[in-house]
Amino acid sequence: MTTKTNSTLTERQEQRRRRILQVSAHLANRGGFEAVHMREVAELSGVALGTLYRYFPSKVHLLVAIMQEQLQQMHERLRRRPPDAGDPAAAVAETLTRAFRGMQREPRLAEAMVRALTFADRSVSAEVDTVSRLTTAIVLDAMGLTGPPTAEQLSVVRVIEHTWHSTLIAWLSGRASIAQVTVDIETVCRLVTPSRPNP
Amino acid sequence: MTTKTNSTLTERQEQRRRRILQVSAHLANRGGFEAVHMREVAELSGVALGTLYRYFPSKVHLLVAIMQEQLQQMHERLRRRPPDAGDPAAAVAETLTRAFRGMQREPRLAEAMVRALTFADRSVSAEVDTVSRLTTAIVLDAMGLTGPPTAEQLSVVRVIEHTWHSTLIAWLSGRASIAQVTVDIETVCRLVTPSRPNP
DNA sequence: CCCCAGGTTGGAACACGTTTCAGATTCGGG
DNA sequence: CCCGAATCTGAAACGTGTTCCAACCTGGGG
Repeated sequence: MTTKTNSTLTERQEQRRRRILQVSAHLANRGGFEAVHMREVAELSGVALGTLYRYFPSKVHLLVAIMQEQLQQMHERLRRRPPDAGDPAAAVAETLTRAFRGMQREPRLAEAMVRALTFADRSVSAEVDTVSRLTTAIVLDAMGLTGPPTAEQLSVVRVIEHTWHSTLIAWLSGRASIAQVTVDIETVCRLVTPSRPNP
Repeated sequence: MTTKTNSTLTERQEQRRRRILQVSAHLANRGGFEAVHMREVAELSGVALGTLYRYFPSKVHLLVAIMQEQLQQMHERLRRRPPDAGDPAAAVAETLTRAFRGMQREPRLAEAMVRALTFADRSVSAEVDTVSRLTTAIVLDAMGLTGPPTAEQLSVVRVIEHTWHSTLIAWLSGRASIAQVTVDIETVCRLVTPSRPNP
């Protein structure tokens, strides 16, 4: 046996994958999480249902993969044009606020991705972890760290991420206003300023 | 017609409701969110499926109602025996850590409730709001506020709540350790200490 | 050129949340 | 005790995510 069980996808496979993601994002964009029907995704992607499930073992996997893509694009965008704020806290806040504005443009897509992310169970933990690492990288970038982050800083970033996801959920399900989201982001970002009075 | 369309439940109805919640909590406790099957809940509660849906319009409603109950109990418990920490931040942290220990005792039930809470869509927003208010009340209590909270304080409490839910999700789906959860709770609780150096 | 391992297809089937409905039961006022 | 309205029951049926499978296709090794 030669390299047949290769993790590299053939050209057609790569195209299939891309088409699936594209179609799914389109459906998510109109109608959100519940409007993404696996049968419809398969059909519009020109792929059998079984094949769809071979590429993405569940609807949640699929939507998390979309979020992964979006985050990668955003990461690049931010690298190209980083926030210009002065202190790290403001920079992180501006980064997240910018991301939030992006979501306001496509709220249903955002809802689909975030719902999938927080609804994901153990079987998706690897993919969710990837998303988490990407988000962490973005925030750390915004903080303009020099050298590896401390444990304290990692915890702070995690807290920021938690707040980010959860406040988005509240906003997307109509329980929080845009203003509230913005304020909460700024509030939590204050944590990055290491101004704790050590008694 | 006299007051028949009354929001007061009759005795039997109250019992039914209680029975349903009890059975659901039991099922959630073994197996978590996905192990709560509406048909089984109905059967074990001695109630027709249609009736179950009259009491709780969806599985998410049902599980959120359970969380509501648990929070009420916890609130009373905390009133009876408040945390003894010195400063507000430590008190909030201890309160949440105590709640976390409770969840470690019944992780699957916790998973069911928290998953339902974060997966809830607009149709459950009223109930989720109630849960949110309860949580807010608990945290504000722990802070030992004198007088009504400021907008700033409310935002802080919201951020704490966000972190609380989201870190729980991460723990329950195996992506965060107990230590991480604890550290993150303490980190976010530091926000309640208004020690920001105003430059 | 042939062959085979693995991928793809079409479609049926299953699981579970949710809806629906006609008939039986319960409730509270008269 | 009787009545009408609301509620409950039992069961079927629907929608959608997920699984399964037999037949077909593809791509690379011999």
